[in-house]
Amino acid sequence: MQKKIGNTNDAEPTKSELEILQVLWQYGPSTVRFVNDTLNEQKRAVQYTSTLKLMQIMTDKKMLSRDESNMKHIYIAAIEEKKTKGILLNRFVDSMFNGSASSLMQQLLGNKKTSQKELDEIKKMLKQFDKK
Amino acid sequence: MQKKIGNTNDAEPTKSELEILQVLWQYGPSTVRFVNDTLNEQKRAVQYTSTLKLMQIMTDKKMLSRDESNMKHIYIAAIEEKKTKGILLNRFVDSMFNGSASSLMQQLLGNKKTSQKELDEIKKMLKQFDKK
DNA sequence: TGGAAGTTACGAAAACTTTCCTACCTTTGC
DNA sequence: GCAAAGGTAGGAAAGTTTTCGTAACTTCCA
Repeated sequence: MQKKIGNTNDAEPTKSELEILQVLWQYGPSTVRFVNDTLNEQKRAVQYTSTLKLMQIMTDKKMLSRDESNMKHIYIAAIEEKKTKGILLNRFVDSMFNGSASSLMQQLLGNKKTSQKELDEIKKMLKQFDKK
Repeated sequence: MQKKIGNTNDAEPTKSELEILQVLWQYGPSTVRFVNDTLNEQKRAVQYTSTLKLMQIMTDKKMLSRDESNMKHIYIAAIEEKKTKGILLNRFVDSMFNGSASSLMQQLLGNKKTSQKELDEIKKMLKQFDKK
C-alpha cells in the first residue's frame, strides 16, 4: 500500500474515522467533546483522548479541518458526505458483488431486514428517477 | 472489541479474507495453489505462503474447513455466501446509511457508475419481486 | 489565588491484519 | 537414489488502526 502524504485526499476513512465523520456530517462543525459524547451515546464507550487523537490524525490527513481560534477547537468535515459515501459504496459493490449494483439489490431484496416500507420507498424513487 | 474464541462464527471477514472467500465461493473447493494463482491473476501480487497462512488462520476461525486426507489440502468455504454477504451488507447499510436501504439506493442512483443497463435490471427485479 | 475541571499535544502501547522467512516433509522425474 | 519442485507449519516481522497515559496549558469560580 502506498503511504499517503499529508495533503492527498483519497477519501478512504477507516471504520472509526467514518463514525466521526458521520457525527460531523449529521450535526455540523463540532468540538471533540461533542463528538465524543455522541459516539458514547450512539455507538460505544470510547475515551475522550482517543477521539481527540483520531480527530487530530484525520486533520493531518485533511479529512477534517479545524478552527483553532478558540481553545475549544471546532472541527469540520473536510470531505463531502455524498462523494465519500459514493466512493465507499463503489468500493463495496466492487469487492462484494463484482461491481454489479443489481446483485446488491437482489441481496437487499432477499433480506428479511429490508421492510416493505423501504421497498415501497425504493420503487417510488425508481419511478421518479425514470421520468427524468 | 471482544476476542473471538476459536469456534465462534460471527462472519466478519477482513478485506483479504473476503478475497479468498470470493474465490472459494466462485470456484468451489480449491487448493491454496489455485486460490493464490487466482488472486494473483484477478487481484494483486501476493506470495504463496501469505495466502497459505491466511487460509490457515481462516480455518482456525472456522471460516474455512479443509480436507487434509491428501498432501494438497483442499479448502472449502465454511460460511455461506448469501448469509455472509447479507450480514456484511446490513452492517454496511447500518454504518453508512443509518440502516436505510432506500438511502443506499438513492446514492446508487445518483452514481455515475451505475449504468442504464443495471438500472433496467433493477427495475425488472423489483417488478418480479412485487408479483410475489 | 489557587485548585478543580476541561482542553490540546504527543508518544507509546496495544490490537489487529498482512506478509514473509525458514524449516521440514512429500512427490516427481531423471 | 537423489535432486528439484512443490507442499505444510509456525514464528516473527511489518504495517495499520485504535487506545490510552501523561504533561502542560487555560478557564472557571469559590
